[in-house]
Amino acid sequence: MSTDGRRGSIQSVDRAARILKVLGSGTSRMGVTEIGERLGLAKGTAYGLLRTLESQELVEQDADTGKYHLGPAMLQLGNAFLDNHELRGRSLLWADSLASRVGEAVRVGVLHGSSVLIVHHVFRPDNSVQILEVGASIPWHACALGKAIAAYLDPSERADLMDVELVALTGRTMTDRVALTHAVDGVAEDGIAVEDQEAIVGEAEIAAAVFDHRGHPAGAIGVVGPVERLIPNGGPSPSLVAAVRETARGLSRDMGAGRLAARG
Amino acid sequence: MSTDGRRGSIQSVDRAARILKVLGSGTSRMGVTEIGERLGLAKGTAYGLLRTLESQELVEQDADTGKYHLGPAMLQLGNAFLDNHELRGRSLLWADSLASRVGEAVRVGVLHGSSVLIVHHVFRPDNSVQILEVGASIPWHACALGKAIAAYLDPSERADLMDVELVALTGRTMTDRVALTHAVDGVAEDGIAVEDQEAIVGEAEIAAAVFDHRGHPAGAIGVVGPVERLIPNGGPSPSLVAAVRETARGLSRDMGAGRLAARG
DNA sequence: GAACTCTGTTCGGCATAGTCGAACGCATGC
DNA sequence: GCATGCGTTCGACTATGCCGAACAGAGTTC
Repeated sequence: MSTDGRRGSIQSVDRAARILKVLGSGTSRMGVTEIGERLGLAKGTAYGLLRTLESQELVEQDADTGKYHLGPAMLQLGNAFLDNHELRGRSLLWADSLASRVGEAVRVGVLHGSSVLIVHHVFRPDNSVQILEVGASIPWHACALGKAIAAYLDPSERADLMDVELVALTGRTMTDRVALTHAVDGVAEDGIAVEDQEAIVGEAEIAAAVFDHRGHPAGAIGVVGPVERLIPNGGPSPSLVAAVRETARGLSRDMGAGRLAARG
Repeated sequence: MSTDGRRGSIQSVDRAARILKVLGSGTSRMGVTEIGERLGLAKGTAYGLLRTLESQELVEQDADTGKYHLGPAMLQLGNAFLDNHELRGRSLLWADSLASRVGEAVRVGVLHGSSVLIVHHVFRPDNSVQILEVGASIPWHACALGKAIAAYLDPSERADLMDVELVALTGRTMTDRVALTHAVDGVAEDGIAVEDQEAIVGEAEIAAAVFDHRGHPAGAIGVVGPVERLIPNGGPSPSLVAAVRETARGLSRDMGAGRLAARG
């Protein structure tokens, strides 16, 4: 047996999943040969896997070029994930009311690998054009949602997060592990995470963790918008902080969290 | 080899894909036993497949109940599908301009199985609350998008569509195969499909097919909104019809379609 | 236009990798 | 405290999926 995958994983299924992820990461379509090479598979093997995925419409083949890309069933399943997602479902009303209370966009995210996956997004309540971010991934260290979640993880899980490469998205992204650890520790103290132009220049975020009934962080909810409104005088706007904190607390209660949640 | 799946399909991968779809279709989470029964698998087999999918975060297991549901990687892949989707990418600008021209919501969809999968959705340009429909599936016979696409399919593909059970979503849904065939034939003549409260009471849709560079229907684009505005006097509003027709034509040209597209 | 080099695809033989079914530990409910 | 359901583990058998080499095209290049 080869060394990849975890103990007891079914080889062919594991490989099929890897193919899907490779097809999802690469921005354009890929051929059998390229996929095989990238995963260390014989061409014939990769072909068989692709054919199977294609018959399920998880993957589609370009009629002319013969190259492959993700299929429509993938979108349907992604949508089904959202429909069944407990945090998302419970956050719909809370996010709406937070957005209209503060007049800014609201995002809800969960940890996925070393990134935060946006599972809900409410537009800023004005008429500006905004792009929907549901489904997008943001490196955990470059957003307030990520730091809010990281602050309440088990030490081992947190160590895993610290081990990843801390890519810089802007000049202000925190790439120093010591400084980042300090920042996360600070979040654990007052329950609020702040991000100041660490992902996009000119944009800031204020977020707080949401807990499930076991007291574990199920995700986070936060407000995003222009720095000058979120962090007016060098520090986060107190009214926004209060609104985010109250919303996160209410949402946690909805999720079944007791009063044990580690923040005041 | 067992009888399920297509010739040459890899058994375990095929079964894994089926598990994902079962988890996606059922509204709530499911256990190993239930999944095994529904697919005719031994419990141990289903368990192995689930463990593998879990290690890839395609499925998640509830910490307390032990039941399974779709995982976050699914959402990420669904989003990746959208990013790579040619029709969606090219339709973004066209859909925006159509929406602001007619003042109604716009949808873009592709055929997936016997349903239309919404790949893009522009809200009606007013301040009302609207839910995003990207990722949703609508039975092809109950929406204008579906009829628009069906009109230009190969006879065999169209026959497949006609073979499915024509479920009634409202009292006006077309469930009679003869009438539906007539309606689709009519679409092929003037290039415009109309749906009048066949999916949701009070809502109507006007749509036209979009063609790729081979002249095949790649999908459809259409306007949705209240019947009284879309179909004011028993027939579809001429100005809306013109706007939809022009948009679909322009979008088809973007996709590389020649002037051969079968409609005037 | 022929040789060359890429594709994606097919095929058969070998042994590995996956399936099955029975048994386990643990809840929950009578 | 028995009974029944769950998710999980394990080992044996053999069906199953893997590999590598050969195939058929489409573009290139000289």
